[in-house]
Amino acid sequence: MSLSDRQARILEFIDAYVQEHNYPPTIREIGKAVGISSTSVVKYNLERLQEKKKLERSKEVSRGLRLVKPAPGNGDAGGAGMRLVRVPKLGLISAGQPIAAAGQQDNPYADDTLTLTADLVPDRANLYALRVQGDSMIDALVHDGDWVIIEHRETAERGDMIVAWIEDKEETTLKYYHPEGATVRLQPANPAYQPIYVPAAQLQVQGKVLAIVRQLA
Amino acid sequence: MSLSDRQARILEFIDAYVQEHNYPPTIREIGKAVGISSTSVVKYNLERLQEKKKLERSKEVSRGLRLVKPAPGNGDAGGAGMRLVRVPKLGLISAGQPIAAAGQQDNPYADDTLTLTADLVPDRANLYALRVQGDSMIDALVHDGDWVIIEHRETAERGDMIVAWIEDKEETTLKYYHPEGATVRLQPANPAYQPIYVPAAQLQVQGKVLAIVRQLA
DNA sequence: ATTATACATGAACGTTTGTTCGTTGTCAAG
DNA sequence: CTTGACAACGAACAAACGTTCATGTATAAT
Repeated sequence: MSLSDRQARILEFIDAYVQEHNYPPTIREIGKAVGISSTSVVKYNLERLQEKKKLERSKEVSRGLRLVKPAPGNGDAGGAGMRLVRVPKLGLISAGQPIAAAGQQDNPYADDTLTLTADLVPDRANLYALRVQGDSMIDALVHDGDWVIIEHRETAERGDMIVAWIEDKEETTLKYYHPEGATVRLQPANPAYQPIYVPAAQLQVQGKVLAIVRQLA
Repeated sequence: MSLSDRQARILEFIDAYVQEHNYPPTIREIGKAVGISSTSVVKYNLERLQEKKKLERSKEVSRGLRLVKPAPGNGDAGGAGMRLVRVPKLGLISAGQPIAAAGQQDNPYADDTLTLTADLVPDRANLYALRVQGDSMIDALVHDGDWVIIEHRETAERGDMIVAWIEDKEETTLKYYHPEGATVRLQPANPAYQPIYVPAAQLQVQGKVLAIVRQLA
């Protein structure tokens, strides 16, 4: 009376498919996914699954099926209650220009957002994400294309990694913030690089770096 | 630029229909509900709605349409349906030792997992996360404490960033994979570093790096 | 008047997709 | 050795469903 291996896989597939597309798969799609060559066999198994109250079907309706109780299998499982944080993509960051900061007109990402889990990034206001352009921040161990998650701030605390604008150099940089009297030591994340020293008056804190995300594949 | 009366009703109908059936309506069903006699008019209006980013369609797929999530202000509202991927934390990665790979006994993170959103990492099996220990992988622009998300694999494709075990050196490294005949060129992510060349026989692919996550705060 | 644009119509067409049916192989009961 | 349920196959069919096209309407701009 329990599910055959095939039937379990069918259920799983339907669940995943619906999650991805927002509409159910066809019989043929199910067949291909589960390794059934004949549509009639899929239909046969769907009927068994109906008998077992695992799903419902509308006759002669394409994609007319729904899971009775969406299997919590893999997808968002225990993470059901996981909180999410939506961080707006505000544009690019490269060495030669101040960042747009909070004002966000004309950014190339419209109102696109990066969604992250709350255990990665705190759910505060004033968060935004910038995409790193070029290799100019390699001393911060940041790669071209990385996303930098920033909390907008005008001040920083010792040891924070900050987005700094150095006025006389006209340069944006990511460094660890170490105030030392009237000057500030900016320490690269990469220990192979030397720190730089900037008069506090020349340094403008634009934000605090909360996280960096690199997507390879 | 705003919605015509008809388009608003179409949207409403689709929403209600999905609510009731768990799958989207056909063009003809929409037509009948909104009082449009011709399927092509429905198609026309659906195209307008797509331009206005109100819904998405899969071409030539019956019922292949979904409403674009209504903007969720701030909370997580619309993000509610965001799929999550749970990646098990399998241990540490440092230069001097092969990684535990798929077998995960004795790892210090019990069955702790890293939860990421599905748009960051594909929801495949064989994923795991390793915490980088030490600065030995700085040439990969990876920092001490970073999380590396890996798909377990024994083979790689040209250009993948891989987790490589070099047998004679007894060393684990993260590099871009470039096979060149009988040797393999391993290219660091940091262009300031030189590639290394390893006989293919000495190289063992342990996995493919999918993403890197660095949490600062 | 003329042209352009947005919207609407309905028939025709072609693909997608569910259903039916004749067969086959397996396995346990009679 | 049958018998019959269960599961599966693949071809053929028909209904469901999206797309295309030729043709009309309005309304506003030229």
